[in-house]
Amino acid sequence: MDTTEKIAMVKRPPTEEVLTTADLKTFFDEGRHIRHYIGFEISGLIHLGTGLMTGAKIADFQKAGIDCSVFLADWHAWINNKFGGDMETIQRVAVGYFKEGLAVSIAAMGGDPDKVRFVMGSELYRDSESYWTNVINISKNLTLARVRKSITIMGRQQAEDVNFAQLIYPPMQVADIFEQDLSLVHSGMDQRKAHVIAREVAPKLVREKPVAVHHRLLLGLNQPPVWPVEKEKLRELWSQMKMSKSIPKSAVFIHDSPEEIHDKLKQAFCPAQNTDFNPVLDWAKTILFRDGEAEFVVHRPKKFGGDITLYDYSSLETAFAQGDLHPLDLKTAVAERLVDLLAPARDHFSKPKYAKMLEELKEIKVTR
RNA sequence: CCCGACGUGGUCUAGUCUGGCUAGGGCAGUGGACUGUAGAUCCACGUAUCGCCGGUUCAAAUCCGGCCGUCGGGACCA
Repeated sequence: MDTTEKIAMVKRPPTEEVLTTADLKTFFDEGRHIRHYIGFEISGLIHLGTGLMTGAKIADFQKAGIDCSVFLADWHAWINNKFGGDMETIQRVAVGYFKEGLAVSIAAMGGDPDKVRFVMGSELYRDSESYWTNVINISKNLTLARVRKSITIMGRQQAEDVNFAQLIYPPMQVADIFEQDLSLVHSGMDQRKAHVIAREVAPKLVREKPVAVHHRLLLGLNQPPVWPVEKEKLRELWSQMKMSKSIPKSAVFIHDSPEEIHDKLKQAFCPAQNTDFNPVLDWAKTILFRDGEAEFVVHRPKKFGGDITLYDYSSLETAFAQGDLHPLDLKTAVAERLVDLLAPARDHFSKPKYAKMLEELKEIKVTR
């Protein structure tokens, strides 16, 4: 695979942006060993936005010869009060449910989880003086205002009251990157503030800027809080429109049963003929038509036109916009495809050992 | 440490001064009706140790005392 093809692989949907393509090209041209990471707070159930979007990109990165890793951010989860701020629970879930869930998600999207390094935050920090030196050096190059603005990476509103530990979180996230000598940092668009800080601060600490790749966020299935969506305020609104595990009906989880998947999609917000911010259409585009093309079969009763098959996203969108495809038929078809796609995750978590992990997790009180 | 404001269902909040019907409302949520989906609309419904402890009283969210917490201000600054 040549540089052009590798870059195309990195940029393949659902990638939303690469900071910057020029830097990435340099890495490939120099034939460098590229160390990647994507980090997660350990919290509740893994939904499609976490599992499938991550899996899709890791699969692509591996094809481009990139060395991938998943960072299990136990300290960050602790700071951000996940699982009631109970570190023991966080760490148990991290090496249990969370690691399993991500591995099976990566596999479901065509990646090889056995070649992904899983790194625990606490292991990285243990006995590492350089880590905390990095935290301080990074902090010395940030203002309080800048850190406060970046607080949205924790899923917190900027105005929301935060405790002092939470202000240490963003510099730590940047230090995670430096400590592991990463050259390609990856996340959803919601984490871009941290990566932009990493890129800005890196030269000041005489380090190379890491390339940042951000994939798009999946819409939640619920109606956006502001409808119709004001496009001028899109940046701020995204955090309220994205899939959220704390709004159960906005999300499908990787191990949901076929019945749950169908039920959640049936209840999804899906205004007829409307193609903007329509979550069902968004999921079809982002998950099922990744490259714009797929074989998408819509089963429907004869009185509504009978079965049809669509082969690219634009014709799907056109059919929906013109009212040739009813929302309910679209929902059912998307649900059917998701049921198939998630089969490996569902099967994995039906095995007694992993089913138990999932059950235990559901019983633990999840705090936001 | 001192002064002040505040602490009511998931959330925002009315009620506290002038104690007293089943603590009211908005939003969110749930169920139903209507649409071949959802939403919108209409109908119905649930949920509160009124921050904690004690006191006064026939009766306390309401009055009194103490404590805890949040926010703001002040003091301390050899």
